Amino acid sequence: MKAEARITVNEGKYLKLIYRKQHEEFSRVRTTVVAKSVRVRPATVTEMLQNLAEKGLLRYTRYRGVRLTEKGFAEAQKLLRKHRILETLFVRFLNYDVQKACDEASKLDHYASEDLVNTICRAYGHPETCPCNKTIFSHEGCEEKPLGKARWKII
Amino acid sequence: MKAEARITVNEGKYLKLIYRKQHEEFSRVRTTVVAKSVRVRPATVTEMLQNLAEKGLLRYTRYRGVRLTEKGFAEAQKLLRKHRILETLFVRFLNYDVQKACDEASKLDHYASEDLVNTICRAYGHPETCPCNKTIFSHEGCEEKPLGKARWKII
DNA sequence: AAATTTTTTAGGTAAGACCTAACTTTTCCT
DNA sequence: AGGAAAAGTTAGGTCTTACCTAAAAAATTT
Repeated sequence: MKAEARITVNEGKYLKLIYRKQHEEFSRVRTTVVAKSVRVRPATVTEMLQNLAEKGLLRYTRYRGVRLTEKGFAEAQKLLRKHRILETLFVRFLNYDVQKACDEASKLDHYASEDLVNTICRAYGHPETCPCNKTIFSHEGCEEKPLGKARWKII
Repeated sequence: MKAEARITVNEGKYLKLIYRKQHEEFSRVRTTVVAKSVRVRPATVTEMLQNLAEKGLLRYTRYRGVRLTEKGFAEAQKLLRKHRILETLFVRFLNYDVQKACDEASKLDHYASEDLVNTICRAYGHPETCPCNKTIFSHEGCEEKPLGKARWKII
């Protein structure tokens, strides 16, 4: 468990995937399946799982599977929250369709600051689900607070 | 000149910097100055300039300086356009102050698709300058087109 | 023209993401 | 149960990006 250190985009990609599979689809996270979905060889997935384990983001038992730790769970939720709030923005503000919104959000979520995401979240009154109906986790420090003027203004 | 190939975030950072210095501040692009502003050793800057030259984004004469090619010029404008439109969104929609908007835009501009940026551009009626008054270059394919419903709706 | 400053070259390092081939476990069938 | 097939892992690479230091070479200053 290599202590803190920032998470890379790629690590984030795996965390989101694992979270969805495990906590939203209640299915087992299989190396081969992940490999297919990330378009990478199984060996690469194994490597990444070990790496995530070293960083304390999940527990990994070889041949048996994987389970997010508190920290990994939190990190995944943080990312998915960003992702889903961005989706919300793109659909509501720009009229993007769900698929496009999701694609775009995938490109940006990792890089968007929490502050940005929280501000958007507030602007939309703390939505509970994203445009595709997945839940948007709530987050401390994202309540109250003044809103952007856009709220009262016809753009 | 190594043909196409995608530009990395970092390459983009240099292009934006060079563009601003050369075409907006009309000052010479000096290795040492760039090094300071990017917080890197001069040798690293030289290396990057050579690299950008190989990719055909600028012409580089050692000890003498650098000049963007058509391609590099276009690339820089593309990025700055993204940057400035994102700033516009953050200031107008979220009420961000200019500095914060700029910081956030810096993190995202490289990753935002042109489509996204154009859609935002349209939503704000093709603004000509960003919140800090720098010009937002216009872009083919970013005119007309239907707008997001946000335009007619009080959010 | 010397001294100083700036820039470049040469020769590294390190992290991230990948891969193939061979090996080990687990799972599935008969 | 027991062996074949499938799934997962290890070992030992490669490649790209982005850095760095020290020494050498040009350009500037004085």
